Amino acid sequence: MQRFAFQLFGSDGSARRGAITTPRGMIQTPAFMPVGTAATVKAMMPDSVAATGAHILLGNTYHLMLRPGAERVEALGGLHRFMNWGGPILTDSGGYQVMSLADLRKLTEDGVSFKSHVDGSKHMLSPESSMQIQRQLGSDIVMAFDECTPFPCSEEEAATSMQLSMRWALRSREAFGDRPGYALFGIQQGSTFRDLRAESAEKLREIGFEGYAIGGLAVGEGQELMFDVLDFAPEMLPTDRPRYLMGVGKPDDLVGAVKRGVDMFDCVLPSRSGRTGQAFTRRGVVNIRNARHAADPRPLDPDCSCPACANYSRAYLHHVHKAGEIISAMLMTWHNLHYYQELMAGMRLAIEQGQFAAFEAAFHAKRAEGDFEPL
RNA sequence: GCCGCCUUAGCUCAGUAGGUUAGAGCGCUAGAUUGUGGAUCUAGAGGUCCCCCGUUCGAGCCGGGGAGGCGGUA
Repeated sequence: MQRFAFQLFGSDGSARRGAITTPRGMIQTPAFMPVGTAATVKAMMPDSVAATGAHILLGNTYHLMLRPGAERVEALGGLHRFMNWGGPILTDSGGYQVMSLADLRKLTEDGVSFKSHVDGSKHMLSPESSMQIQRQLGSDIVMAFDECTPFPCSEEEAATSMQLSMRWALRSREAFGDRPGYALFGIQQGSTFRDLRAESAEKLREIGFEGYAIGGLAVGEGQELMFDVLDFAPEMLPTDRPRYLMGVGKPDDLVGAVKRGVDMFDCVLPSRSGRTGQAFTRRGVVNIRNARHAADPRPLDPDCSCPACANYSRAYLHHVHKAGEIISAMLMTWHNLHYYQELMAGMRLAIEQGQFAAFEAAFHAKRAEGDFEPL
């Protein structure tokens, strides 16, 4: 069986070009993972997601354990077969969603008990149960169970939270065991504090993981502070393992984070924003619901080859969004995911060619032009 | 013809014994959204309170007349 492996092809400054090998396929890095929370990338067929250039999806432990249940997914052949996605899948551990979505949380050393946001039923997540659920789902890349430290918080609170996550990381490693072909990623915490990030990284390295995530960012601190942390956090993690910045981000976040040595990302923004009318383009954000697009025959992004840009006017996209038509979510999501994947492909090529600085300059220059003037 | 009810924001409607600057929901115009609730949140624009006359210090509210709508009835 093909083992899980990470190969680094080269670098340009701190930016890295590599590939992750899994039994279900390769993931070229830097990579963006579309989010498929409930066993679907909302508004997209799996073939369409693949057509945008995605190599891997993110699935979600919290949502799938509540509905339809990990046992059912397992009984139906695992998450890949269940949702008809043959490529690799990374699953979140559920820790983040428990804090952001569930009711009546109670956090103890053992784990987190909570009530489902779906039906109010009581549940428990611990490092051990999260590992079991992710195994039942059939996840290729399993995330350690952690607590995403809120922002802002004091250094004392950040330390306490980080140290709990590190104890949970060890328990996650022990519960996961050794599963050839599958990977377990540890998650660095420590908020914005350099010494805590270093302590967290050291503990994760002692435990040993197939990959390392940077957690607890993009939680309200702002891009400037996030970049400040990324100036030191990634290099604390092993060079020969993939580095995954969780939950990030906007296009300029991705460029700045790749520049600072991050290899993997996931974010709900391209898909969620697509459903709510916000498009990411080379010229910046376009809100298709704005009245200025109502009669505009031009494409969303003239430099984009996705179905929305190739076949439809802004006026049509505006109309179907305002009318609440399903095709609005389909086209806008497709465009956003396509743009994100082209952005990643562009960064990969730029790193290969040693041209990342030029790529970054061109990226910002195009955005500075701004969107078209209204007709 | 007669009787009753109704007329307040683009729409559907509240409205205090007559008392600063007349409200809501939806819609509209914008903004937010970062390990996803097709969710949610924030802000803004928008009114000849059907018209005229009167009573009153003061009328969306009370009185008279008129216009329009809905229902009943001969």
